[in-house]
Amino acid sequence: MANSNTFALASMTAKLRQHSDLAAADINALLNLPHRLANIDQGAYLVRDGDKVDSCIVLLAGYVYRSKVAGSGAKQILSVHMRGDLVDLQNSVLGQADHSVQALTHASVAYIPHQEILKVCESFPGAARALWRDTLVDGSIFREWILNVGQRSALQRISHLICELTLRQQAAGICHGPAYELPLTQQQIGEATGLTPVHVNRIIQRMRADGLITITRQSVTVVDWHRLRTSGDFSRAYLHLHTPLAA
Amino acid sequence: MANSNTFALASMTAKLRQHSDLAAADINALLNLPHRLANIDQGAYLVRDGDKVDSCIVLLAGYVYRSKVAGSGAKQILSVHMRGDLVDLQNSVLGQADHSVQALTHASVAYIPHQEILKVCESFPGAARALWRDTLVDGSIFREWILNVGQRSALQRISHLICELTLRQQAAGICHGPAYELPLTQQQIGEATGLTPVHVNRIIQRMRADGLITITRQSVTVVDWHRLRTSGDFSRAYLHLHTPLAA
DNA sequence: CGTAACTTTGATTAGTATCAAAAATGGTGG
DNA sequence: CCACCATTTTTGATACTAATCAAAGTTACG
Repeated sequence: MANSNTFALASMTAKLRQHSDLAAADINALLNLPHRLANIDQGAYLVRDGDKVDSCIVLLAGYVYRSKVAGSGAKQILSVHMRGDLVDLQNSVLGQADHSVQALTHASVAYIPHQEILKVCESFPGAARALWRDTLVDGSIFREWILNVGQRSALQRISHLICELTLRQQAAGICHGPAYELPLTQQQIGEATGLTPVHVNRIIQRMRADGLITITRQSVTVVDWHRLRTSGDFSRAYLHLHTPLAA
Repeated sequence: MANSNTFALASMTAKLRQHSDLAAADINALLNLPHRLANIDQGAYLVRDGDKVDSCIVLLAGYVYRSKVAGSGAKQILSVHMRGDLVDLQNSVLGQADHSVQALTHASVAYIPHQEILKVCESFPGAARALWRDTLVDGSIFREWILNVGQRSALQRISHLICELTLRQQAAGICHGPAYELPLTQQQIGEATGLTPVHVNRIIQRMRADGLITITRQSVTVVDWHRLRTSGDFSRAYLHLHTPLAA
């Protein structure tokens, strides 16, 4: 549990600063949170639904996703996470996981004991506030996803998903241009949008033909951001980003 | 902003104790939060998507719901709230509302300034922890709703919604038996589950015929809880209730 | 180079939406 | 108390989106 690297958590503080103002002391306290580093294989579970959890996960590299499984066996992806994201405050504070966390790619993470986070929160209200805001933004994204799967057409759902991921990658400084790594299979895009993989495939072909995006197993290029945004009924307010971006 | 009634917020602390342990001092601090009481007409907006918000709402009587509207005009209900619920920590902490809050029935609410909540959180870590847990449980319910609209059939979605509301009403002590007030039109049930009102009507008729529930404009009776639970693929873990209940 | 995973295509079906209108319900004013 | 109006529920007919089933290509990887 030694702090092998003081800067390991830098991407987390950068992320928090997307939506919260942090004083130097707050940042320092967060950067010095004790943590344990780990490498995770692609596809491996970091948390399983129902697990007792007492530490939360900061994603340092790679991609992970959260999901729940219905009684029928159908899997629903709830969120996709990238470098800097605090993935599991929920499960760790509530003690019992109500969903699973799984590695989308090979990933590198830091485990921070829940107790240590509470300690920092008591001494650094600014940090506490930022963490709270982070969970609230998380909630805002969930609400938008309910709207997405509940009310939008297949084309809108997929476009919306890609818009969100594009913007979040840009805000996280992972990419700047219109092309970026997106390691989602069409099956997984379907699990995130409530569609079957066959149907996702057909919609994606239409999106390519319409000149909205180019997409492969590993990456996306947004060909026409403005039309993609329209096609996905996308509006960035729900991401609560301070950062002014192209969109 | 005087404390006209020290016990106005009692239903809120009762709700928090469903999922968090609170010391007497914490409870006291929460009960004494300054607030302003108001009566809200049925259908009126308490918050509109995009509003600047600086106080949060505690629901003292009646029902309210949160919703978002897609570009097409389709409305998605995100959650339904009952007596004791802290409805709007999200919007007030983030400052800008990312969804609307609307009265389902005539309702009575208390507005608590966000600043006052932060003050209590600084002095009473137990209270802070309970409020944080409350927003986390809120998030857990959103995740379940994503699964519900994303992966379940129409029958499962409606059954699941009714199971959730039944259990939450029982936990809040609003009802004890299988019958309770449920002031949702079929239109609104559709907006909560991502279905059209016509289809909701047909499914509800099937549910009645199958002996799962009886339901009118104003109330529901759960005729066969066990089969309703099965039919809705319902499992209560995501509500994170301490209270042991019939279910 | 062989194999598993993923994408693509085709044919068919199922579930839900849409459109339209009739019945029932509930509240309101005369 | 009744007639009227708006809202909600119910019914019917039809269209369409997306699911399902099956299999052939394609890609990536050991």
